[in-house]
Amino acid sequence: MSEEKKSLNFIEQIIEEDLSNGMKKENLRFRFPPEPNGYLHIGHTKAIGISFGLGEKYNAPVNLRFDDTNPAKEEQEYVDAIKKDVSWLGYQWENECYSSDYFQQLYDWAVQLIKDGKAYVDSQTSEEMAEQKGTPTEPGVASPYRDRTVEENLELFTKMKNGEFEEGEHVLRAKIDMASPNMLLRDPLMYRILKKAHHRTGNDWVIYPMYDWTHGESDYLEQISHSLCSLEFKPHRDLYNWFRDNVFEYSKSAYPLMPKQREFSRLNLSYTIMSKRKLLKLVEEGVVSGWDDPRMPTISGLRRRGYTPASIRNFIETVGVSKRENIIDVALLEFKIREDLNKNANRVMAVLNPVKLVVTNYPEDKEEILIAENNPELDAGSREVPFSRELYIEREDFKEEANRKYFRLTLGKEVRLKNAYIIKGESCVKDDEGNITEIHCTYDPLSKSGSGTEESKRKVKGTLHWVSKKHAVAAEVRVYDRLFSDEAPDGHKDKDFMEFLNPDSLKIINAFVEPSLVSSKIGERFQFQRLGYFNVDDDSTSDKLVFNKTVGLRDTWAKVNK
RNA sequence: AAACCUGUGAUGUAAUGGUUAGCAUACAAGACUUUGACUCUUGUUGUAUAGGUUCAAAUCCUAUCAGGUUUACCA
Repeated sequence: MSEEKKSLNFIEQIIEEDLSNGMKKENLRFRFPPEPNGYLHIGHTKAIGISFGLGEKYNAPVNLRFDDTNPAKEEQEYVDAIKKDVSWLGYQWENECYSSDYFQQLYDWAVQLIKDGKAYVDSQTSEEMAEQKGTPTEPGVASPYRDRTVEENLELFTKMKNGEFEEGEHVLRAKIDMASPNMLLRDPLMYRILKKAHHRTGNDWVIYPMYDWTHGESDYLEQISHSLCSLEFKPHRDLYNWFRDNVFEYSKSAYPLMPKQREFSRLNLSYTIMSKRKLLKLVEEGVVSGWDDPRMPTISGLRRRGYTPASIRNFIETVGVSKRENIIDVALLEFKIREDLNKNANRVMAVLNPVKLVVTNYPEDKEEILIAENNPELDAGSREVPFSRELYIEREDFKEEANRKYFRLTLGKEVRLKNAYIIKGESCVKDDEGNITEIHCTYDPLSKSGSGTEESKRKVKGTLHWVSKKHAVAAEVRVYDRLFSDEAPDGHKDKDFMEFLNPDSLKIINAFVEPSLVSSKIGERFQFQRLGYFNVDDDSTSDKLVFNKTVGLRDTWAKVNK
């Protein structure tokens, strides 16, 4: 075994350092903490890949924790979808946790903080508090309620909990430092009153803990060793530590380990958006058919589009982890799915833009069964494909005449029909408007694929895919293009991302596919030879096949042609 | 403006003071080909800038410049 020294990313380096400084390997524990307020997208797979990847690397447990502290936005539907997506990616969590499971413990600790003079009830409006907050360059000023007595605070907080106040009347604040250069330390809110039913705790609570108070303490309760999140939480780290250090004093015997937060840069993908709020807008305004629309950058959208878990995981691994802002080219994602499908998808023939081809010297009634290899990359066997006198080929594969660069069918030139015969263009039939309605050709009976004859070994420059007209199966093919025409749709200050929507992001095509596909099942993936990779959509039925175009093949001819 | 973070080809990432700055994608040329795919070969562009420390700097120091984050009863 070549012990190639694998370079570590900065998070792995931190862990290695902690380990060499005495942290026990069995104390390593990670978590992925989504808020159930939307569907997971490709950006989340980075966070998932980092924490679950570390779990796999160090054989450490990883919790799936739902950060459900805002009942106004969260729903069970999202919890279910998130679980499905993480599982689909192939990760297994140790425990399914909910921040809401810790509401009582959080409350008890908050009471202790009040008793220690480290938290107080503020009774101002949010506007008043915002005014007192100061700015990055000027310190804030203390709330008039900052020095309430412990007894008063305790009484007020209890009443808040008991529902004796309305939303907005009071909040609980941590008493830290109104002059801190870190705005988050200027007496941050710990609790607010929210009279909304929670998807798990129902109406048990009318006060809900804020993110900063909840998140770190949830990490602490679960004894997470490394709490990994994206860069925008960097300023929260001081607060994370403040809460953690205080609570640790109350509970160190029960919970002896202190987690630490570290931050990495989030993933951005060109030609798409990653904000849950904006994705929700696309769904709500009907721009897409739902969270799982194949054009969406959601995991469910990619799944429906035909992406494999392996391709997404490879993508994340290749992207790496760092602390700098980045925009990753979608071409890399597309490369990863092609790489996977090239190896694993069976090849079939389908014609998306059909024109009739008549083999004039082929007997009218004759039908032949030809053998086609399923996947040259794999030992995947072969299948039978019917051939007859009348076929469909792609309209783009014929020109009456063309230059030497054009390898396809022209009048007087030979090409091979994949898995079948070599044919020669003879003539074509046009309608009144000059559109080609039928192409006539002749075939060389001795040139049959795999027959071993001299004629069959003849080199011809072009090979076309085709389907037999009589045996062809009609199918709907949904061809997708990028949802946005701009590389960074939400990166413009003066323009809304909706302005960059690509009007041609979905084309519905009535195509003909080879008969072997009638038995294909939802989710199955194929390479339509010379076209791209396609999968069977959820909408597909035995009466009406529906395919999604996952991604096209690399097409150097299209580039030359431009 | 303040504090904090970040600057390596077109994109992403590696090199942890010690070879001609590596890998992947992208792009280009060629070979192969019953997929203009795949595969293979070759090539293209890079350490933000200016100083300094050192025998030696992408790496350490200083300044400058550029970008990002923070001023929610969201997470």
